[in-house]
Amino acid sequence: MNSAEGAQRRKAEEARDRILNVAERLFASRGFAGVSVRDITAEADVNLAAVNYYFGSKAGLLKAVFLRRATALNRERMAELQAVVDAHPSGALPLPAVLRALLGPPVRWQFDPDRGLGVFIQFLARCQMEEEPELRALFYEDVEHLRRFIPALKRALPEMPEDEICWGLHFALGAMHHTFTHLPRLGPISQGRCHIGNRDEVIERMVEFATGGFEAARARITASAR
Amino acid sequence: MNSAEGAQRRKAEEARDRILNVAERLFASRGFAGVSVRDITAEADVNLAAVNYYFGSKAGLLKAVFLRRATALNRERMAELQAVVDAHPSGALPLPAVLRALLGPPVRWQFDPDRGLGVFIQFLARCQMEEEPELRALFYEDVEHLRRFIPALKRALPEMPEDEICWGLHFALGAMHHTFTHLPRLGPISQGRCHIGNRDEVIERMVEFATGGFEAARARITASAR
DNA sequence: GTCTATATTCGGATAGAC
DNA sequence: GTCTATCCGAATATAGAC
Repeated sequence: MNSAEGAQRRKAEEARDRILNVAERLFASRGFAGVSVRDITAEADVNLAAVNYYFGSKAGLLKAVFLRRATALNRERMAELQAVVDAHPSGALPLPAVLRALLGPPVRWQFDPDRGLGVFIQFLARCQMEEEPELRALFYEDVEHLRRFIPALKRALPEMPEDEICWGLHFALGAMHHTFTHLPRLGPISQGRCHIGNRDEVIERMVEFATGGFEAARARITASAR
Repeated sequence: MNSAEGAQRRKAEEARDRILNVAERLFASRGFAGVSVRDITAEADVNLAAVNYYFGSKAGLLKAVFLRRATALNRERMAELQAVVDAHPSGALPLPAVLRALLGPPVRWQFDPDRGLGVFIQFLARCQMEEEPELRALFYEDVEHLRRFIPALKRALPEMPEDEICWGLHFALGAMHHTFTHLPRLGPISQGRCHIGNRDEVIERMVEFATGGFEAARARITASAR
């Protein structure tokens, strides 16, 4: 490769990445149908034809945006979860630690100022609602990695049957997703009293809320078993 | 009014309502941008021009769908909340009862088989994300009625500062909205173990989870104040 | 690889007949 | 009130020059 080719490739990669970044942000805030290829190419400062050149189609671009981040997020969650398991080779797992492995990575991404991960969770939350079959399949594969939290939650809450655990998992993810997709609403509701300034504080709030929710269900179950 | 006019008016009202019902359902599942006026008129079995005739524009139709239900839902929540307040004229309010007033009506609507209210909460959750200013204003007014829950929650949790209460309110609404917008995901995650068959059971699950979340925050606060 | 120009479809809205 | 026909802009996608 000579230096001209190198420069060309670097430029191409930059253009491709610019498209991905802009698309991620616009899809996150307006949804797939609410964004046109023209919106994306205009903001990314590339030619209209570039999206089709690099990604084949608008749907192809959406897939690329998803795939670029999904693996890394899942890996981060799994690594945290594994660390919790390793630290407690036997006996019960501490519930907050398990929930921190579930909720921590998305929140940290949301607040990441450097790596440009800040909108991916919003992107995810919006695109998981898309109903086009091809996209559904993509997002449903992603559900599999969430299922790996179930055994861990069972070890944290031995008394709880699996369906109860799944409900709690569902509610916890809901609180998290809602927080990011409806961030603008938090201001008016609290009239400016709630600030999402501190990353770790938000994580701890969510973990605390979800832990409390699980514990309430556990209390009911152990009480009725008595 | 003669009988011919009466028949005509009935027919017109039926057509108008058919449009509202179909639009509510389609907007709920695909979002505003994901549905065309043509989709709606085709499914409602009315002419393409009918939407503009009755509602002026596509955005006007969205507003109409929203306004048709919003007042009634807010009234239901407020009536339940007032009943809790009336039952406890002084002293602390029971937290689960307050949360039931917040979460119960939407869930009951979601499960309503008769009045056709079943998709409005999904519609709400999706449309609250729309960013067109005109629509934002509409949905933001709706936030005001949520703020009326804050004094009640303060009476249920006297130790908690208002920002903590707002976070909890936010998380609780998130768990509820997520449950309805992502219902199809609950199946795969739980591999069929979670059923949303029973209305009151779902309400109690949500109330329990949210109560636990608030109580966890309360416990932290009273502990640190000690 | 990049761009212009364009094919083609689809979208919202409306005019005007009935 | 209802319907047909149509306008016009916007959308995705592609062909072909450079």
